Amino acid sequence: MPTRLTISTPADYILRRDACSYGYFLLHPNVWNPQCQTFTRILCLESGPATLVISQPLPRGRGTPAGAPLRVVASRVLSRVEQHEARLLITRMLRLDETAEEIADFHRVDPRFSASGRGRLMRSPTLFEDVIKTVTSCNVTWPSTITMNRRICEVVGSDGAFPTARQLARARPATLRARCRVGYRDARIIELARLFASGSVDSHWFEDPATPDDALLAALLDLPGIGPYAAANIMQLLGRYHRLPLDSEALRHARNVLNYSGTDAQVMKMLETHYAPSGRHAFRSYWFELWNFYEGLRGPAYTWDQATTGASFTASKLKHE
DNA sequence: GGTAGACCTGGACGC
DNA sequence: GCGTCCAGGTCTACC
Repeated sequence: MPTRLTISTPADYILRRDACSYGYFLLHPNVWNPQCQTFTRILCLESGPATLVISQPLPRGRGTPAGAPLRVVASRVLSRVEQHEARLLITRMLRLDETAEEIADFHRVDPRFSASGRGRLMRSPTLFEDVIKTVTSCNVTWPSTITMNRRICEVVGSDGAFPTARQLARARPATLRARCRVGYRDARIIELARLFASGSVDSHWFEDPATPDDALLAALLDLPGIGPYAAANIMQLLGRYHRLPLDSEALRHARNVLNYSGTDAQVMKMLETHYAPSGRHAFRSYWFELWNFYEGLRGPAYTWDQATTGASFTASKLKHE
């Protein structure tokens, strides 16, 4: 009998809204099923990979699932240790550790999102996966990021899971380049994996809220393949939302939606000024403004089909929509 | 400190 | 079907 788990959520938590809140929900090995409203994810646990299907059944007599517990059905029996592992990984991935009060604080700063309740951003079960996903999203169009992550899971991971740092550290650059289509990122990805696998990168230090922002930023910029944009993006994935990862998509948003004009440097300064009132929530304000734009074009993210709608976010298309 | 060019892939486009 | 151009962030060399 496969293991079933129940995981409690913050009082405002809605799976379909809060899981489908950041582009990584469309990247392998994450699978959102718009028909069933379930989130499927293969996790590497103590004795091997297991597929977990996560849902949030609507409680009897209630019109909203907000705060209802998550139901998790595993593809096999999980040991006690594995159940604990799965809970920790799911909690990180779905940001169940962010309280309703923290989200309410964001809404006080930026009331535009209080009606929708937006505030949480989905991320990966581990910092390592977040870092690799960020590297595969740099200097490349979104469909290529999708391809890289799918192939990394298929070629290097066990049974389609995202590879562990140890697995990726053992991969050959030529394999990553030829079979995973990561291009020149091959050596950087393997070097990152080696740093995580050897313990040179201490995930606990990066995840620790007590670690100063400046030290965190400097440490991220020291990593191979991590520049200013990637470092700022990883910081928001670590829950530090005051810094904006400004890329070409941010510039497109500024020019097309906010009607800003000027050089790239000028427009970036205008964006910083625009979101400055949100202070430590600046990234949330930026991101959900952008996400609203996407949902205005494609409908609610929880209705997106991964292979079609989810792959349609290219700059050239968005520019003309 | 600022800037130019290389890095690699995939899609768009013209022929 | 083929060749060319372009988008995308990081890194290095150079001024």
